[in-house]
Amino acid sequence: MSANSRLTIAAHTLAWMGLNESFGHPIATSEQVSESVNTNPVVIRRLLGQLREAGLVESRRGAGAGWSLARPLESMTLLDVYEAVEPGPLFGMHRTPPNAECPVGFGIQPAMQSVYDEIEDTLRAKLTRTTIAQVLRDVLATR
Amino acid sequence: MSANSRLTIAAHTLAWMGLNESFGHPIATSEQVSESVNTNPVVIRRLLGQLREAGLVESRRGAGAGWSLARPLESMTLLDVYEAVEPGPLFGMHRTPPNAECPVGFGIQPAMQSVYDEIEDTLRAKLTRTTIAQVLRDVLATR
DNA sequence: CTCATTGTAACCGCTATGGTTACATCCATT
DNA sequence: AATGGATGTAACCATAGCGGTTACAATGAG
Repeated sequence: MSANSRLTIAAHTLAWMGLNESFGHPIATSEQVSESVNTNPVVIRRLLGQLREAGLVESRRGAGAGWSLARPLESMTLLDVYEAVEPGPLFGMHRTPPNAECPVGFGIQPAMQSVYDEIEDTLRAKLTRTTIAQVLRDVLATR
Repeated sequence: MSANSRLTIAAHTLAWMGLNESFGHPIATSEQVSESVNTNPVVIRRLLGQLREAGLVESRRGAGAGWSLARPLESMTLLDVYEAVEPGPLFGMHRTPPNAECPVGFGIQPAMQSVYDEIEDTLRAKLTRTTIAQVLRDVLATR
């Protein structure tokens, strides 16, 4: 499917910010996060920008500024993060419309769409049940 | 996520073959299927090749030859098709390993993996519940 | 022998992804 | 007012996946 890593990196970032905050540091820089994620700061800033649009984090410019959580991690579900960073559907339809003269070509898209809709609904239900706070607890329990 | 259309096209192909079979034509050519799907025959052959590896269809070469269903559509679930054409996972991990010196970097992958595993399990459960026979019935009911 | 068909390699254009550089903009501090 | 650390964003790159296309060898029925 050519899966991307954005949900993983976003969860990593938010969990890191939560832990950092619990240490008394409510402000994080993209540089700091990028060191934990092991990537380029610009990648983190792009991603944090999407999270900001979704209202999950806030940012301030200038010296000593950076990023902070907009609400408690207990209230942030993986669905919130997923919707912030993954706009598209899970399964694609035909690139070019199928042959509508053929009964199968005519009816296949609505038939498959209803299957896909149901699957995405259950995916969302699953994602709703895990908060970033829970992810952070699982992360810290790994050691 | 950059979703592909393979599950859709494979379901379309199998449903078409089932309908064709019910008309007394157990053999389909990639050319015929490609006309309903509205694509190139080679695309269909590549896909049918994967379905053959999964034991869902059979093929014969030569003049007048082609592809046939290996078992009844009632016994073919969307999970069978999904596994035949979609090898990879739904969500990706970090491209390069995160910083294991950081508690979050150290624990994030197992934590996320268990979430992803659970999601894929429910996806599979959903896909198991729909057969291609049911898809074909839905398709024909659209008209 | 002929010819329809599979099987497969090779290549193309398009898009997504993530990494990188560069630089304008902002703003706290001095 | 100047400095410097940080965001915000554009631009470019390499890589990979996807689906379309051409080409052609291999097969096997008639």
